[in-house]
Amino acid sequence: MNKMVDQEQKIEKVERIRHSASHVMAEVVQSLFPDAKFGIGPVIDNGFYYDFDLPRSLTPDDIPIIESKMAEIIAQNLPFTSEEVSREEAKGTFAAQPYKLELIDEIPEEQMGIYRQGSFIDLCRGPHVSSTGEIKAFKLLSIAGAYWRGDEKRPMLQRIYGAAFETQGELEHYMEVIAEAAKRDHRKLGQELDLFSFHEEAGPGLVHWHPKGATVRRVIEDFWVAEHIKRGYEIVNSPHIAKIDLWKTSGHWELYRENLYSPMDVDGQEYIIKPMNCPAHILMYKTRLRSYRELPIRWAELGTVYRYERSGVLHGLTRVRGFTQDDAHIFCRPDQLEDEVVDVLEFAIYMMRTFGFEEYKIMLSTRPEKYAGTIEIWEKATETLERALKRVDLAYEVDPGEGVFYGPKIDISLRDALGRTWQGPTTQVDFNLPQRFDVTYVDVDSVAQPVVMVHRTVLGSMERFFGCLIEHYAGSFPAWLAPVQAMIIPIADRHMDYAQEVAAELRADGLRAQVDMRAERMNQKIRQAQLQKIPYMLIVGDNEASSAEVSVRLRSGEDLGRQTINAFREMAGSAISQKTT
RNA sequence: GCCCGAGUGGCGCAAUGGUAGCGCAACCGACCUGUAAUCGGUAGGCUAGCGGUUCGAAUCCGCUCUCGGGCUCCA
Repeated sequence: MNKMVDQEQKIEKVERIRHSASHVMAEVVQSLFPDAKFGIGPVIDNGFYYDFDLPRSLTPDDIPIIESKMAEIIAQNLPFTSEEVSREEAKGTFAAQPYKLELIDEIPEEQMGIYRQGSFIDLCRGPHVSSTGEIKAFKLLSIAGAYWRGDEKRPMLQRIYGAAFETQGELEHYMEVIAEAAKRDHRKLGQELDLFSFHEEAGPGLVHWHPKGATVRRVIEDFWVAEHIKRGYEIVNSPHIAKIDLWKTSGHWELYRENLYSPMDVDGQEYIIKPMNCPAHILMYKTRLRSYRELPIRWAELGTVYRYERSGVLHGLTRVRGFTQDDAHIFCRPDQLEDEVVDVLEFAIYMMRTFGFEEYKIMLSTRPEKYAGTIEIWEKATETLERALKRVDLAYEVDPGEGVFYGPKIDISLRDALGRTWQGPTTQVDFNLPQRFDVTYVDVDSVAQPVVMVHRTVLGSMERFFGCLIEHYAGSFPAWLAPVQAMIIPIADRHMDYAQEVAAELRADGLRAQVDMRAERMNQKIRQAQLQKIPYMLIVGDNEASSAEVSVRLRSGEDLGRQTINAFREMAGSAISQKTT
């Protein structure tokens, strides 16, 4: 209990420090640029930022200059003082600050807070530390453009990001986490481990899966298919292009236009590349009448879709223009919805646990301003989702108004090994498409009823999930996923034949085994296998060749010593089938 | 899309107006080695693309492409 109170006070303290650091930074910027216009300077995770409108662009060279001037102010230990002023007084004080004036106009109360330190005055509700000397550990990280109030129609300001903590040790720890994150960056590991590439010649945001990346993907996909079949799904496939009219019926042409690629002409008809798989599944559903007895129908597809994304938003595997959704559509009756959602949530969590994610954050997004269907139907579905969440006993938060126009949704984000969050599985109820396509089932009384449709993924997309997995495991995939599971390392050329025999035997067992045939020393081969993060290194020399054994080294550096090929097959086989290490 | 920054052999980097270098990888040869880099040699770049300034451009300027940090948006 006391610990919790301490924790809360600590959070408050560190937030004061961060907020104060942003004011000190603003003071420096003001001294450097007397004409600077100030935006906002809030506290964020691990630090702070401040937005400025400046006469010239900041460059990375400005960072150390601003940093050292901040240190001077901190050394002077200037007090932070606050006062309450009226709206009119505030307007007078900030007469030359258009962004502040805009903020003042939006404050509902007539009295507002002003904080000063040194020569800097800011509109601010506080709180701050009592004097600048309390800012013990900070570092400026980067500069970036940011629209005023996040609105791209408004001016672009210059933002400086900084980190700040209570102690130097915490700051250093944070900088280490950043460095560790850089080491795990899936874009870097993707190149080093020969997993995938992008090409200027092919176009941005288009992933090329190399053999090793494709192997990991195939293992995931095989597992995915098997798990779906276990849970009563059927696997389907649908084409990559369709006539534009299909997308007009679905509403995508009207409502999702900015993400669609231009139509192409095929025999005088316009076609577009699919941005989603749902219309295809609906067409298949509608090939005959469906009885209430055959619902729910669960159709899953690893469906590759293409969506136009603005050039500036592309990012490695996590934001691309062509990707494969691990999609499924559940067609069910209203009374089945809750059970179906429960099953989907349990399925999604099972998948996440299998891949080593133990922590998640679950968001329930409710009706946005623009929506299809009626308020009653939305409320009913939202309640159903909440009941399902309670049944699976998962903590969740409500994100009001963040649902898609066609229905409420549950998003699961994952916390990786470094504590960062990734968007993962999603479950969305859809009222729109069944209506637009007239998707029905024949009920007990032989009357056609609208079907309830659920879109869901349990991984998200193959690309994004793979990127997340790479960083989560830092490229050291557990044996069941590793593209090369065992590297056989002959000590001298005369051991090549035996190495090949071992490899053949392991491959016959389904193991992904290779021999390092290069004319290199054993140490070099071990180093390479180590850098490639291969789970098992099997060293073979005279001793092993004469006794049908292998010497097993793990990538942890641990030397397990000699064992028979059969003993190794058993050990590796069990680690792989249990999906451990 | 917008703001800022960057783009040099497969990869990592050097050369800031004066004939483009280094390491790793690759290739060839030698070595035959017991748990994270053996030695020697060879080859490879019209410096992302196009245009301009200059006697002379990797270097300065403009446009385009791609990448990175953000904003906005999303699987």
